Amino acid sequence: MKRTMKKNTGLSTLELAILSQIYGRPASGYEIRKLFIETPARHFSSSPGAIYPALKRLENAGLITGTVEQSDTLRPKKVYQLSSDGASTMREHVSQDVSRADIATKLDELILRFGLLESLCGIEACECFLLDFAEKTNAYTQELKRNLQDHQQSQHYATSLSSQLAHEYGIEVFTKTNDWAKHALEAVQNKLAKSNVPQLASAQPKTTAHA
Amino acid sequence: MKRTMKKNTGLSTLELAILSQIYGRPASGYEIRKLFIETPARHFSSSPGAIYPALKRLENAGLITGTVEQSDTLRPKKVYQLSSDGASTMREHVSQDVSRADIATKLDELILRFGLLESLCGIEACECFLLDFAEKTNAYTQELKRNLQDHQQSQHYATSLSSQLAHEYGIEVFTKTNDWAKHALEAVQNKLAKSNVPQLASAQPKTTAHA
DNA sequence: GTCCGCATGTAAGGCGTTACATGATTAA
DNA sequence: TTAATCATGTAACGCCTTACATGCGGAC
Repeated sequence: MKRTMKKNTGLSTLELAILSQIYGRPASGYEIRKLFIETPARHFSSSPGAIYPALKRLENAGLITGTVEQSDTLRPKKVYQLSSDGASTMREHVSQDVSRADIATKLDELILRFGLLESLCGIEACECFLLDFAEKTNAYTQELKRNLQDHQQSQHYATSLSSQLAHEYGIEVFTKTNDWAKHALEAVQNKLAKSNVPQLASAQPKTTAHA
Repeated sequence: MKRTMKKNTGLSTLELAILSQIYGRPASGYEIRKLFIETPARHFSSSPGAIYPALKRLENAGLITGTVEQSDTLRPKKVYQLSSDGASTMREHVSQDVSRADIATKLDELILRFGLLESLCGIEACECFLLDFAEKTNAYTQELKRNLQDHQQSQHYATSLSSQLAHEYGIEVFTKTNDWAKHALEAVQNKLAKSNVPQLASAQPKTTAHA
């Protein structure tokens, strides 16, 4: 009760990223930094001033546990791994609803969440996520298109070519995102179908089922 | 010399966004907020705790000037417009080189910059930007693809479908970004070509020029 | 023996977030 | 007259940024 005073599941993007790196593969702060420098995860901050405090916060919150390795040698390193508490907090965080606000401003984080969803919550959760995600990205894309048209019509002075192209870029990315979601949904449903009817392949015709 | 101690052209993303809204269209803090709530610029923070301090910083730095309107009435509002200093700072900021780091982590800001480039620096600057941008997005896309392959091969334990799809998403977005850049480059070069040979169409053969 | 990579941190400062505060005007 | 909108702010806090600090181990 003295400190922390955590909100709901308030994980910062960096904290989520750290947890996702640690998930299944314990690592030290330094190793995480390297991942955030050398891999596509470079998207996140690799500065020690961000990572070490974040690790400490996560440890204080009980989401990860650090164990010192090679404490006998002169170069010890602290390896962190996810606690069971951490895993369930992640599950909670990752399976939040897809909000319109997140679509508009935190697409990256949503994708990061989706990447973890299967291992944390199972493939069914992925289907739910994608159904929701596809619907909302589509709606947002339409909104952007409408907006562009309105903008062009109402504008008395001509918009520059470059600003128009920039605007189009936004629409194209969301369109692409929606395409991806539909494709991903197919892939997920495929996998679901296979795992649901594995051995009963030709034995149990569906039409007769329980009618 | 007393305060500010500005760095090079250190404009935060929010500050750039504010300047770009004010550019050519003076506005009050409240109006800017509305734009950041209701238009695609919602991407940026609309909280008064972010915008009003940012406006103050920009005014202190001399990049914008605020004039109080309707000071006689009981509901005055302070309308800001770009100063000439502000315009040249923006020009500087917007025409920075496209760095690999920005490609990887600040795509949005690069696109925002591009949107302003033509009105601030002319269409030639847009061509330079896009040449650079297309090359670097292409290189980065290749890097991501290689990375995905390495990842898949080295992985002894199977990656989940969802994490694989998430990874693919990243690649697809960058591929799309690169496509957009190529298309935008064409559009820009088209416009350049047209503006370079307008009236001298068949009249002035270039070969004879000043030799 | 010097430089680079490993490994972990701290300190100051900046900026955005959330939440609160204030008061006028207009529409119900 | 109550609520919503206009309009501008402040305060506390959190987290990231930049920069600095420290010290071991291996390679050349």
